[in-house]
Parts: sequence; structure tokens; C-alpha cells
Amino acid sequence: MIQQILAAQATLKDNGFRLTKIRKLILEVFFSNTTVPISATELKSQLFALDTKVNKTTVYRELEFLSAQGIIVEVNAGDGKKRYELNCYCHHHHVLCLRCSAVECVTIDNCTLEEQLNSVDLKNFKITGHALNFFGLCAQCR
Amino acid sequence: MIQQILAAQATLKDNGFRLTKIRKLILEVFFSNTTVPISATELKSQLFALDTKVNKTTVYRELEFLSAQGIIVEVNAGDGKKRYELNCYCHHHHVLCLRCSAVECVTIDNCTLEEQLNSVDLKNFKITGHALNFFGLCAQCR
DNA sequence: GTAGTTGCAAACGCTTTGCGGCATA
DNA sequence: TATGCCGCAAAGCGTTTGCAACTAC
Repeated sequence: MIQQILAAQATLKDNGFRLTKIRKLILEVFFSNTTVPISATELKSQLFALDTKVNKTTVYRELEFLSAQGIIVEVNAGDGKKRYELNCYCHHHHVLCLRCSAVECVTIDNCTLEEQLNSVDLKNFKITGHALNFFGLCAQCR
Repeated sequence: MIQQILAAQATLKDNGFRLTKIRKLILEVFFSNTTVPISATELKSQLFALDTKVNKTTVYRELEFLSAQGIIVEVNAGDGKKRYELNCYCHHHHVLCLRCSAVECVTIDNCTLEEQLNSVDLKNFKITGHALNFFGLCAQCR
């Protein structure tokens, strides 16, 4: 994991971007938590918990920046907020708790969703991807 | 279709709710368009096009009301807005255009998604449903 | 008349933008 | 020092709420 953070940092530096204290901390947050997509507000809270006061504007800009760099990816969990998770380059889906909005990643082996579309009337859409979210109650709320 | 509107209207009346001009028009909009989930803003525009000036608050309240009555259902298309469609009591999914945000319904025969979950680590969640959205370009934008 | 419905204004939460100042390289 | 980064204030968008007026039954 340490190597991965260093690789991400090197990539940013090579591309002319700076490694500020805030940016490093945000990278640490994402690399130390690879299974739960977080929102801007949650990231801000985590930074505060690490004794780093960050403006919300900076959080939003940093999320957009890291997303544009391909280090994190946007996740729509269906709770009305933008969420982001580390870009793991692997196809997976998410479960959302209907009570507390907790989000986790799940992997379906041999996911053939888009193949199943061959027999479906797609209204002439050209499909480029899909998002599958499961809803229910998490371990704490059930 | 006419019978279905009348049935919905009768249900509302039986439950002590009123059939105002606005409510009737909103029912007509939903019953005349059963394949495209619409947002509050879009519904408001459609009512304006029908020469009916409606306050946005009323639109939001009416959507929540009809949803609570089970006549329409909330649809999360992943575009950050709440969308609603006529409750067709049939399981289906949606395709979203990444360029113009058009939304359409699609049906996958023999959808066995939740059955496939048996072999998946669900982080101890109790699953009650799922939302599957496909992304791509619509006929106009492709 | 009464309870359901509506419009208006205000506020909310999440997100974005403009701009001046700061700090990393 | 120069460009990227940051904080502050303000505004945007979708949505919700409080309250007074209205209207369907």
C-alpha cells in the first residue's frame, strides 16, 4: 500500500502538480480505506479528525482533481451525494444501507450484466457502462 | 389507460383525498408517459406547457404524495435528481444518456441479479432491493 | 364549515465559482 | 519568483418547511 501511495504521488509530481500536506493526507485516507466510497463531507470530517482543518471548497476541488487524474473514481450510491473511492481498476458494485447510508463495495464473480443486454430493447442507446447498487440494512442497522 | 387513470382517481377519493385540477393533470402526465422517469422540474415544465402555472413547492409535494400513495415510484437514475415514474409493479431498469440526461426504461427478461448474490460477500447487509442503471448515449446524442 | 391543498418566502444541503492571498517547487 | 493551491464569500441548484390563504367536498 505504501508503494501505491508513493507511485500516485510520483505521478502527480511528474505531471507538474504539487504535493501539499492536504493532498497527501487525502491520498492516505483513500489508500487506507479501499472498500467504502466517501462523500466530500465525510472526507472533510476525516481530515478534521486528523487535526487538519480544511475548507470545504478545497475538499471538493481536490476530489475533482484526483478524479480527473484517475486516482479516484466517482461513485453514485443513490443517496443524492457524490461519492468517491480509490480507482481499483476492477469492476464491482455497491451496497447501501437504507437507514444510515453506509456504503460498501461488493464484487460479483463473472458479472455478465452487459452481455445480458443483447436480448433487450435498448431504445437505440449505445451502452458504455452500468451501475448496480443494492439496497438494504447494514450489520449495525439490521 | 383511461380506466387506469379513473381507477387511480377513485382510489385517491376513497381515501379522503381531493381531485384538484393540478392533481388530475399530473396523473395525466404520468399515465400518458409510462417509459420515461421525470424530475420535479420536468413535471413543472410539462404542466406549464399545458397552460397550468404551478408552484414548484406544489410539484414536490404532489410527487411525494403520489409516491406515498403508491401511484408513482421514485427512480434514481444517477443524475443527482429525484425522478419518478408510474408504478407499473414490474421489475425493470433504466438507461441514462451521459450527454443529455435522457432516461428510459429497459426490461431484462429473467432478471436474476439478487439470486447471483448468494455467492457474494455482502458485508453482513440484509438486501431488500437493487437498482441497475446503464449509461451511454441516446439515439439523438450517439 | 372543515380538512385537504396551494402559493409565497425562506431556508436547507450539497456543490460550484470568483478572487485575493499563500506556499510549494 | 511563478504557478499551483488555498480559504473566504457568495451564488447556484434541487429540495424542504412554515404559514397564511384558498377550495373541493
